Amino acid sequence: MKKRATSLKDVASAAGVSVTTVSRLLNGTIELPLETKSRIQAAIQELRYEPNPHARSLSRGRSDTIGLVVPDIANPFFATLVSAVEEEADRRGLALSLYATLNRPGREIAYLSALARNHVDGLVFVTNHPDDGELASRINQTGKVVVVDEDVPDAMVPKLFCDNEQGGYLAGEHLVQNGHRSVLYVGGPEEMISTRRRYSGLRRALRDASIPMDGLLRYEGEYTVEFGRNAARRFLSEGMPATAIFASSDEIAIGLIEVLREQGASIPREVSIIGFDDVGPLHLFAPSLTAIRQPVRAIGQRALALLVDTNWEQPEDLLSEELLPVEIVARNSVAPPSRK
Amino acid sequence: MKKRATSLKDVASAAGVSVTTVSRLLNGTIELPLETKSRIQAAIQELRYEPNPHARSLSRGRSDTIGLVVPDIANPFFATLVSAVEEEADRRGLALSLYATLNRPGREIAYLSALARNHVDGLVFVTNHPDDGELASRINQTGKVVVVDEDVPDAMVPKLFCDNEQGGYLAGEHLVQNGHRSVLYVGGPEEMISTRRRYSGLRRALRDASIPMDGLLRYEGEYTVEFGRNAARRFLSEGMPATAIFASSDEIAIGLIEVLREQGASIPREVSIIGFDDVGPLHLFAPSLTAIRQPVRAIGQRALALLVDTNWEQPEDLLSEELLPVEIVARNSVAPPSRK
DNA sequence: GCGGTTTAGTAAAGCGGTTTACCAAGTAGA
DNA sequence: TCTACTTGGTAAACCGCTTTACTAAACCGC
Repeated sequence: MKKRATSLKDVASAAGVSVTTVSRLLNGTIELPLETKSRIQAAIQELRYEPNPHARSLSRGRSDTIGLVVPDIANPFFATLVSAVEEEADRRGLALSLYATLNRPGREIAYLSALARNHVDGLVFVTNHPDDGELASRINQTGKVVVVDEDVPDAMVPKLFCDNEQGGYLAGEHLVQNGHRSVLYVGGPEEMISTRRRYSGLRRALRDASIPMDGLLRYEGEYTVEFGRNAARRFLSEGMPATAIFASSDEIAIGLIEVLREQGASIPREVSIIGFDDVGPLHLFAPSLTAIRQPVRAIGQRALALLVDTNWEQPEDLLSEELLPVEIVARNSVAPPSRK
Repeated sequence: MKKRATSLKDVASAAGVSVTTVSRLLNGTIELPLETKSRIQAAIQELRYEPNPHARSLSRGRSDTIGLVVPDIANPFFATLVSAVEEEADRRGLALSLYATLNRPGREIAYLSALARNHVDGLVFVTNHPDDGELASRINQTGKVVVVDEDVPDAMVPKLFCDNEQGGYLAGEHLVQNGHRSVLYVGGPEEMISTRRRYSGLRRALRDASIPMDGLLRYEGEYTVEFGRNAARRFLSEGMPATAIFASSDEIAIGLIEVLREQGASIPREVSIIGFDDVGPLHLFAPSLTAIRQPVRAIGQRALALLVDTNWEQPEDLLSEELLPVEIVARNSVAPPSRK
């Protein structure tokens, strides 16, 4: 007794015209006399007709849906990014399919092959771990993909990042201006371009200030709260070998602060901290957290624009790499060092 | 020169069998001799065949995709919810389509009509504003929908909330135990069931402690940071008429704290604060924020289970309302009042 | 060596749209 | 009045897959 949804055919016969006519009216590819038109519209109303999107997609060969692959939606950075992409997609009349990879590497590839060629018209791809080349090759086979936030080397598609190097530089500069001459960089996996560039920006700032390179330390790990905690423990157990820490993500900063506070290390008196990303209520932290701010919403918006506006036939368009500017938001977690 | 994706037909002719055979092999509805089977599989490999999901959905009448409608993904509470739903969906082999309504009421209805009957197999629906009845009636027409987190009155579908009343009670109890006898409730829109229940839980706690009801104040507004700020300004301009504030969401609490700090009102010395939701790094706030914790991930998981496991033919199953337990996370934003 | 069953498939009808090609009737111009 | 064009449509193929109904051939027991 389950009623099938009403189809074009039902509408057509109710209005006494052919399905072609209804379809074309709906798609605006025909002009009809008012009388016919309103008869059809009445039938649509009456039957509560809604077109079947699958039939439509099949027929047209596109779905007006784009896919978004992110590591983890619960992470505020990605959440904001998702939100921006969704908003922009909606503005352009596109739907959004969401996929979280949750650090299970196989899933990224599964999404690419299962989806990209058919299901969605394009893919915004955000990864957060190193690629052995497999991902890149899949992306290259797949077609309309833009790589965002973190690089997939060798993927020959448009790429969009924030200016990581500049972010590192701004952080370094700010620390130098506050009189720091020894800083610890706590970053993500070395293979990741984001962490490399942030580090190298930081290094450039220190070098510009003629600070000897042995004043620059580095812990390498993951972009997680947990790694931040571990880094803090290591930092403490090594006797606080720097007066400032540049954390390569808010998550890392949060982990650091947690443990540092817990262990009674005072921020910023004993150690200054700068975070990276600046999403979430960092301004309410104790102390409020100075951070490099990524233009997250702009990234999301631009990612969608790239996907839609890129000319995918034009090989040189596919090699673009765009950097969006970052800024520093100075709060109270950085102060001049009180110890050497 | 654009190559069409390879279809079943291509595979079939490459393997020298009919499309039926390939289709049935893929769906496991046929047993084939090893020789034929591997011939087909070789062809699939060779041609990099990927089934077209739209054709499949059209043909089968379902899409193995569920829809999730939330007000705003950038909000950490919803972000976490989305994440939990996505994870559970994936576990069950379902894809997820995401829709953010961004407080534009028409969009909710658009999603319902455009999607629910066809595009997705079911909908997890989260609203955050009052309904004039339209939404409810649409939901009732639509079919497989579960309403989560905030009620849509008159919608006759399974519903899933956290135990808001109990949350209010726990907050009240905690404040009473700390010696407060005047508390301000800052909540969302009065029409929303969540805010009403939280308030009524709070009132019950005060009544249980024999506190006169004129010790209970209430500001009513929205679940936003901005409303939190306004509430704080009003609270200050009214001369801090309570020794504790129960904020009905983290967002509201954040707005409150921002302004209170800015204006030099010390928390918790001059005024204690309790939040609601407890997502995000509230433990790093100054002071760390005491809050009622919603089991957000459990809600997301359970929502999907409800959607999938409900027997939609069984009218009484559709009227279920399930409450998930909340807990209080005591931190440092509540202290005994220092003034009357 | 004949009926019955199993094996190994196939043809064709959908699913619900879009789109191409075409056509009949009316109308305007020459 | 004849031709040509516009108006107002329609029939049918097609998108790629699933599924139902069916069959040809091999096997099997007697």
